[in-house]
Amino acid sequence: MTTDRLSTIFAALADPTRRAILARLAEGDATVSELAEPFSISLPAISRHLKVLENAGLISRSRTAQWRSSSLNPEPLREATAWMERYRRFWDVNFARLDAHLRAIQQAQSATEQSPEKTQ
Amino acid sequence: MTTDRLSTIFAALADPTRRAILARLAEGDATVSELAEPFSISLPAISRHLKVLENAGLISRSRTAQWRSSSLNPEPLREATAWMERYRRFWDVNFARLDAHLRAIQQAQSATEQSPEKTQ
DNA sequence: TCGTTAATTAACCAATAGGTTATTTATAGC
DNA sequence: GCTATAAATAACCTATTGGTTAATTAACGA
Repeated sequence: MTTDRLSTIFAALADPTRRAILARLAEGDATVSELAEPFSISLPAISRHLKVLENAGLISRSRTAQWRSSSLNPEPLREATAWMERYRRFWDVNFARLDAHLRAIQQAQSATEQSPEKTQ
Repeated sequence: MTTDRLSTIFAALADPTRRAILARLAEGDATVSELAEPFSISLPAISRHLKVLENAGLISRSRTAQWRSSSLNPEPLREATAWMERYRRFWDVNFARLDAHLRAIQQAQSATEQSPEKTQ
């Protein structure tokens, strides 16, 4: 896997166990054992899943006594969503209609102005 | 990688080359060579990236003569976005406000009705 | 300080991913 | 039928992933 941020985020999401962990954390912080409880895999495996999520910025962790608490960090999800939004016009009818409207406006502008902004 | 659909989609998106290919296809269909042009990797490598995208349902392909044309298939992106939407309230202030409002309404309902629907 | 609990790290393994070059398949054009 | 072009497949290599068990670290509690 390459090292760019978005790839790291999507890769972290590409595992059902990790998505389940995020779903659990959406209901509140939890310790490693609490997070491991629903799964039939070993604790070290969970520990590494958490490291992947932390590495992607999707969770942050704190320690109190011998417990490590994880909490959800939504920022990367916002980023990933932002990337996908660029494609919304392809599936969202309402967005497509708005998009067509905006395009029409922009085209009307390019007829009168020079070098319109390039959108990425 | 596990075989579930969402994991396959996210895994397909977890590569910058494949995301660039999708971005290119958003501007219109293209052949394999056309898609390969901006990259410094071999054609077989591109061919396999396309197979990953096709397998995730993100593109569909057709053949005319010796050319294989790929076209963007937005449905999986809609699915992935739908999954992320569940977390929108964690980063989107406006959504959080709406969410709080809906919760308040639902709570008011549960006070008068029996066994309210469980939302997932 | 000793035993218990929580979690991580180490060492290992099999499967997958992502790249390469060489070869094969399919079609077009003459 | 031969040659050129487009693309896929085969065979191979290395690094990464996701799992395991065993060992280590850290903190508590009596």
